[in-house]
Amino acid sequence: MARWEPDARGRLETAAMDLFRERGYVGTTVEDIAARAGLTERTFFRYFADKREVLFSGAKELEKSIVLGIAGAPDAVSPLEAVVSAFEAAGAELEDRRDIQYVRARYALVTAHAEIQERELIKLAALAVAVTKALRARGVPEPTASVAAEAGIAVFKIGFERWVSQKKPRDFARHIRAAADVLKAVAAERKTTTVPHPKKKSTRRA
Amino acid sequence: MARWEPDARGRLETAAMDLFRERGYVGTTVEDIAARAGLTERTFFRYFADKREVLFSGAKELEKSIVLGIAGAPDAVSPLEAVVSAFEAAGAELEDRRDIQYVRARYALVTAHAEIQERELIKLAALAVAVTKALRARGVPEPTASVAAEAGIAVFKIGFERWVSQKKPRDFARHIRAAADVLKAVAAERKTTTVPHPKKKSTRRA
DNA sequence: CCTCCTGATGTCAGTTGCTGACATAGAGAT
DNA sequence: ATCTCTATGTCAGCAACTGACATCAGGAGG
Repeated sequence: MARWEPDARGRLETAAMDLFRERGYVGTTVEDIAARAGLTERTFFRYFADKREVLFSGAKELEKSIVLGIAGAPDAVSPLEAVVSAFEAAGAELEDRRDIQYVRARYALVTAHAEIQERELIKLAALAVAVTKALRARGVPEPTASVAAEAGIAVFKIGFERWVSQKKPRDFARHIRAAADVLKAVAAERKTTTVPHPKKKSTRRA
Repeated sequence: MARWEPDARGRLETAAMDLFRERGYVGTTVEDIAARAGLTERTFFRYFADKREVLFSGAKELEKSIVLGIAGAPDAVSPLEAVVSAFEAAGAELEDRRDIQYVRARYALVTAHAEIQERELIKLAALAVAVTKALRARGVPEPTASVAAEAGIAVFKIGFERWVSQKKPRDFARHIRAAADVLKAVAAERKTTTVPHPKKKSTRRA
């Protein structure tokens, strides 16, 4: 017989999300969360570095999945393609495993509270570092690896936003792919699509 | 005769930087900063939303400069080119106005402390939003505007990092341009290739 | 069976970031 | 002379977070 109820971490996570939905993020204290999970505030901080961190349990898995996806891409695939493909796969995974209502609620929290968004952004930055390392392991040199990683993150951000903002989110991979195509177009074009007669010389900014 | 010493905000900013250098970020309390500036903690929080914010006085100006740069770019210039050019110009401005020692010390703080880095990242995200709006004002449609903005930010991040990591930082604009070129290569290529490191004589010159 | 040790949890006191409410006082306006 | 305005001070208080130490069921080894 276990001495304590199992899965304290998981209990804290669900208690937190439930309370955030009921009373909002600011209206919920860490003590509240711990109490609902049948624990104390001190124990909460043994599992999570701070109040926000309780919302980011999936970050580690996501990173692993993406790093594996990049490592497993065929050799002939370009860096950006490898990154985008890994994001597609990881996104589809998330789409299957997570309840869309949960993803929506969490996304609402992130957009509504700057402090949570800050944490989200630093997680993405850490993901960029991991992606860079995965690319370097494929033999991609710097600064190509960093640029491909950051560009990939940008694609992921925009793809995710547009996916989650749909009435009925689906086809995560399609949104990623679409954002990647836009990136390619944006990086390729030298001028605006409608350019009848070049009047000014394109004096490069000095 | 002024009732109070002038420029309370500026005094708080310099007091903060000085103390961060002397005792480190965590070793400095807001009360310390206020005391050195001849003020009280409460007054500090009237000027800055929180302790970190005292390090981000330049963000507003940077954003303005970049938005103006984008708005002022010739019509024929592509979205990404407009963004990159604006970053080049703003970077050169910063290079002129700010002491390199200050930039270095601040950069060290950002990289050393996750909480400060979080703030930096959310400022960049806000900048991306502003850039997106500036592009939309040029008639660039979504999602092209968002993608160009995020890609531009990525270029700026990497360009800045490489610039500030030099023994003697100079030619900010060249680093931005180099990162942008890498991005174009990365977005264009179908297979792995090696992109040469930015050298003095880069690909383009005006 | 006894003992010791381990590890998850609790208790408690303390610091710091940050906020709301209210007070103060000099400079300028009427 | 009084009035107002506004930057600042004072004070009380909450919530996030930390360090130090206590507890106690259960497993390991004798």
